[in-house]
Amino acid sequence: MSSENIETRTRILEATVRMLEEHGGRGVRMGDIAKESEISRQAVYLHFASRTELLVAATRYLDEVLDVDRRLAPSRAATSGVERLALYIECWGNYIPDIFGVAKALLLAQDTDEAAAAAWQDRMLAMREGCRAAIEALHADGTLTPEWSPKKATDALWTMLLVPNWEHLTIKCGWSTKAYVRYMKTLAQRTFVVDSK
Amino acid sequence: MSSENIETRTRILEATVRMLEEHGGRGVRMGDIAKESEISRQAVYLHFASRTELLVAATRYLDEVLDVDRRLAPSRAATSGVERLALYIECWGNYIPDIFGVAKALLLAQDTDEAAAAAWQDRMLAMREGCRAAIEALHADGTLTPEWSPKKATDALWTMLLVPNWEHLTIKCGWSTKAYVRYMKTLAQRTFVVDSK
DNA sequence: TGTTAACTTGACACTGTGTCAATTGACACG
DNA sequence: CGTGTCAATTGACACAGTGTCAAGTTAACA
Repeated sequence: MSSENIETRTRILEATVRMLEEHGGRGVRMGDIAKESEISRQAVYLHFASRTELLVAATRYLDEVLDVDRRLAPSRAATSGVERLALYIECWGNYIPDIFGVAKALLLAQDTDEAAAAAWQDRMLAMREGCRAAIEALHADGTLTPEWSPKKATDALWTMLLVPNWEHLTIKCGWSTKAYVRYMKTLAQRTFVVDSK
Repeated sequence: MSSENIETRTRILEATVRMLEEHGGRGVRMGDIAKESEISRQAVYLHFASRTELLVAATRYLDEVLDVDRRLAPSRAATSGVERLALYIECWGNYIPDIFGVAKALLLAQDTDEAAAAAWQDRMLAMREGCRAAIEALHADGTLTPEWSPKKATDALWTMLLVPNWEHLTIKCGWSTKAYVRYMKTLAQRTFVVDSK
């Protein structure tokens, strides 16, 4: 194990991410994370003031490791609205499985913790921005279905792509990530794009 | 107040529904419900073994009061798949606001309580059945888009119509219930129905 | 040798759920 | 009139998990 020399803070973050992924974001307590990090429960509080703060830090840590910006590049480079939409859904759909554990934990923490709700809201607004850009690109191309205003279309796409829907389709309905991406693309195209017979 | 003579059990259920609606299903404790029912906290446990059991009973009570079957009748009487789909979305979309408080509380209880998860799952399976019937009707008419198998289409429609999505669109995005119904119909028709130019 | 920072240990406060036991008051039955 | 029973009350308590606090340990560094 190379974990001996890593800074404690990082070791906690890694343990957190690992355990949350393992348990689908449920039932992971501060004590469990401490044990996994091989320190005392109180030592965790020396680095993170609260469970929520730790979860938020874990999210940021994961974003860094997974290099979100690189993943989003193809979508941003798209030359048409239709392409941009498809690539955005592809990127996001392949990203969710990687962050699901931490996302779920943060999602659950929302119920009791104001700060967790704010942190998640923040992330989701960033995601909405991607949806808005895709819809805006369609709109600019003149390929956005006339029934939808850009604002309403953005809201609808945003909602469709929310993490709990991914969870429902993959975990409850048994879809593969590949199927999720494929069918979400179909749905979005048929719904928002003109002429996609 | 006519509440003096009503049976305690019913008084508890009414208080529960009232408080949950008022508070959007969050932060309502057994003690609060007891106070609202004008009895002691322990007396609530004389009628319901646990918070979850009370929530489930409140759901059933509400279903009875709201007469779900009557509401669903128009959809069941539809003569085409397209009509059935539209009427189902209409019925469901107008139903959610009435049950939201209780639904949300049950949804939140899922995280910690196995039984709550099962109860909610049950309700959602009933809802899925409505989705399946609508999609099946399209399929029978030959108007289901060829990209979708009936099973996949059912899963997708089911997911779209989940309560948290309604919450997101109305509460977070500020849509009215009318807009929700209208745009969900649009989305479903464009996605699942052939020839809906 | 002394200081400092990181960490440990153990105790405890807090919240909300659920349990338990003793008690009260009302009503009905013989 | 007494007795049983039923619904409800009161108050104490167990339990989990988070977060706090204080005192003590360890190791590096100067």
